Amino acid sequence: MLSKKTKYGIKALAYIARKKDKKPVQASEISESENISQKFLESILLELRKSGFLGSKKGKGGGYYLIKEPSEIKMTAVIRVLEGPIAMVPCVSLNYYEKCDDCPDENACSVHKLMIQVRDASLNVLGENTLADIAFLQ
Amino acid sequence: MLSKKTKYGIKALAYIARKKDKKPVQASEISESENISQKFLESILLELRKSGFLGSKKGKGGGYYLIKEPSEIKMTAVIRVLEGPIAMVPCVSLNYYEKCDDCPDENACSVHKLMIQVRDASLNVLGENTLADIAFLQ
DNA sequence: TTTAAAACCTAGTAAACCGATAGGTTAATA
DNA sequence: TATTAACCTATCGGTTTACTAGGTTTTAAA
Repeated sequence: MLSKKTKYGIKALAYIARKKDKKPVQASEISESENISQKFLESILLELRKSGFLGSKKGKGGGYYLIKEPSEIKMTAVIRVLEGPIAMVPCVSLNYYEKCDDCPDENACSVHKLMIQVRDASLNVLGENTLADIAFLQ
Repeated sequence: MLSKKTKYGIKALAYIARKKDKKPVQASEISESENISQKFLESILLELRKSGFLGSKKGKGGGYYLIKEPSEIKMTAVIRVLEGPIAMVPCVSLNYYEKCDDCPDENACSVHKLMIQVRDASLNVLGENTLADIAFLQ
């Protein structure tokens, strides 16, 4: 299950991407428009800034803006930062690999092989979709 | 992320499927062989019995056995029973649908559309794989 | 007929995680 | 100088997870 944090983060990015002018967008505006608790959203936007997706400007007229073009932002990258691994099991994760303590041999594990397939299928979808694709839908 | 419960459940089913003879398999045997806490495993096997995947026999020489052929058991069914929804967001779940309280219009939601694609990709993999496919791997 | 084995049942629990909320501080603009 | 908006730290109630404890019931073998 996707956490609300990730869901809100994606929605916020899409909202910012949809703005034509390059002026910074305030957290309060996104919060109202997307029905997200402002304080919670603030912490998410901060995280997106620290991980290099957003830039920010303080003070009056400040806000957040995209650093890269929406078409340059893959959804895999966004989800990995906000949610963590895309894989359903740490032992098949490319970026957050962890060994299972119950499995002596991964290659002999029935779950392992299945979850690799699921991972690749998800990775395929999320890697093909950019922020531009999902922000300007239809 | 897949819960340990689901992971253990799948491993247990695969273990039972691999047994050639139709004799019941004890929880203790699976527990030892697959390095799963026995008491925890017991509760999982019980759930799998109640949901129609396994049958059981009490007393000496008892244990659990598959009710259907491994090739008849789709992994979608197993995961839905043990884990719940396969979708990453309730609003795109086929079997566990729930409306998001922040979304006035699902069709206008950027997350929604993306997650439908992810769901379908996962569903495809998990629907094509049966217990037979994963139990007798390679 | 006793004994052991194994499923079955109920309850509880420590730790982690989630989705916030509170209450500020800092920096920039008008 | 006042206001605005990002930034920071801390906390917190609720839920879920992964077990564990301690039994009861049923069955087969001795």
